[in-house]
Amino acid sequence: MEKKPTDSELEILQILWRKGPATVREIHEELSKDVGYTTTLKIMQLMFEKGLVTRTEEGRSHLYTALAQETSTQQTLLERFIDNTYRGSASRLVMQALGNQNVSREELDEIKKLIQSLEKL
Amino acid sequence: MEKKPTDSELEILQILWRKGPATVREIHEELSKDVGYTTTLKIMQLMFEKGLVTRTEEGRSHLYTALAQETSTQQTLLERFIDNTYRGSASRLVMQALGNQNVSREELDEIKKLIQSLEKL
DNA sequence: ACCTTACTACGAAAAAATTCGTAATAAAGT
DNA sequence: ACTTTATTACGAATTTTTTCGTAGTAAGGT
Repeated sequence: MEKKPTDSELEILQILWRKGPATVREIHEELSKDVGYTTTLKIMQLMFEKGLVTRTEEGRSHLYTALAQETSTQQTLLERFIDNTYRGSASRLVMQALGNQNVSREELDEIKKLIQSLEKL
Repeated sequence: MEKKPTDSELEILQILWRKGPATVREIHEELSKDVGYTTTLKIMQLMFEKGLVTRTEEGRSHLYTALAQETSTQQTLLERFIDNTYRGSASRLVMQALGNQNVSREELDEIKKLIQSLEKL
């Protein structure tokens, strides 16, 4: 796996995953952070150099597209997070996530179904 | 909540949580990382200044104890991680964790029980 | 044609995190 | 008593990440 995206890079990837290809301006406006435009630009340029995104010329500006795929990026970060924070125990993570975060009844049902299908293996 | 521990700090906290109070030397040997002793020392000194750990004199050396508690630290990091990586959706995190990580049958049962108790609320 | 605006590129400063060398010191070994 | 060893403290170098200022340029408005 490529290098882990930094926190700022991840914020930008999130937006690209949600909205699809976007310009620096669009990303910048979407970011809640209070930083200058050129900061966002710079980070996206670095992401391009690292291969996290591609870009195409679109008039005078660039249209950026995520290359890092959402699911596989999440997967990588998740493994790392479980190791770093839960000493490698996925079930402890799950228990804590279910216990303390907001998970709707529908989502709980979905999770139950997943568990049942896993138990059939 | 206090400031998020860095990755290196978290590695050290993990060891303190697992083993209880320990000296710099013990922590250093436990770390898989290949860094000099004074690096570990320095990070632990900074953790002391930040209030992540306390320490008592123990002969010529110091015995360090985690102040940041495991569960609440995990909780804070978890919230952040769900926001950063799963756009705030705990259930997507849980689904992915169950699908791809190793979770034993017993753990799955435990999780099922937790879900049932949550659904009773 | 001229002015304003919106963009990129680039370099460099600032901030945060990690790394390690050196010095001082106290304990332990001989 | 002397030497080796293990420790802390401290400062500084290095690396990584984030920040932004400035300059150049092309498009659009007037």
